[in-house]
Amino acid sequence: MARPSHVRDAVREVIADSSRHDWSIDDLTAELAARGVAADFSSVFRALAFLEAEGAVARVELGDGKARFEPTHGHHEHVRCESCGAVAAVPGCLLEAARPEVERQTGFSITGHSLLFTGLCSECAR
Amino acid sequence: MARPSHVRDAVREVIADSSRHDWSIDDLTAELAARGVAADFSSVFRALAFLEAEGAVARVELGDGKARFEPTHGHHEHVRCESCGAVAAVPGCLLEAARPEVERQTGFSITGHSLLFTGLCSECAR
DNA sequence: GTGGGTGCAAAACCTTTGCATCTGC
DNA sequence: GCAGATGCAAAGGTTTTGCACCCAC
Repeated sequence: MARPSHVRDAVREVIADSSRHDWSIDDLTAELAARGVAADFSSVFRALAFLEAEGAVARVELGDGKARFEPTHGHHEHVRCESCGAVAAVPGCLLEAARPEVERQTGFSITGHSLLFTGLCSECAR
Repeated sequence: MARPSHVRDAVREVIADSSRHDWSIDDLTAELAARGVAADFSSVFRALAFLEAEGAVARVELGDGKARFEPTHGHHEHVRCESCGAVAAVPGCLLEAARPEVERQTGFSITGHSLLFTGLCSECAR
């Protein structure tokens, strides 16, 4: 039964504590190592799957072909620079308000969304 | 120079003609075959890259780990059923209106966006 | 002793790229 | 002959899975 899972605990803590919204599995593995927690890529992967099912973290699509995760409680939208790949947060959530209308139009029961803006960051725009 | 490219032409036609917004490379290859156009996966891939650069088609993220494409002129948002994977369209674009505010908040120059709702389709919700 | 948690390594999946070939021009 | 278009196959990069081992209960 409930046996200690240091990898899972560490992953949960790292994600929850940070304001980062673009943790890749590699990033997490590296961060754990930096904190002195040796964890295998696959263990982090499984921890993430567990936490996602648990609802503590959410998978976000950043369009770079890698799975990325953010804490559920810190949900917000993202902007990604087409040129350098920098990701910034868009405060607030524009979409909750749109949900009822979308449900009416599609007949789906909406449980979430993933929004990604693309553009050029101020550096690259120059 | 401008030499005929039946694969490219066929891909362009298939995507432009259809109202589908979730063409994967495999889907396209199969559809071409059904139309009597033998095309290799990589040829379709290259055709898509060309058309994307040309601006005729756009890559959309549907969160299933596969590259999917839609005609540029038919842009709209999507809803994907978490249970069966069905994808439906959300008419209209809720986000153009939000662009100025997002640009102000982030300093990015916004050029596009990708929005995906997740939920349960009416079938799966039962 | 049992069952879950881990590490290691192999398997799967897609997307990309290289290369040789073929075909209009 | 040249440049662009293709097919085939191999390379890459990530995510998943299988297995054996180990430890808390």
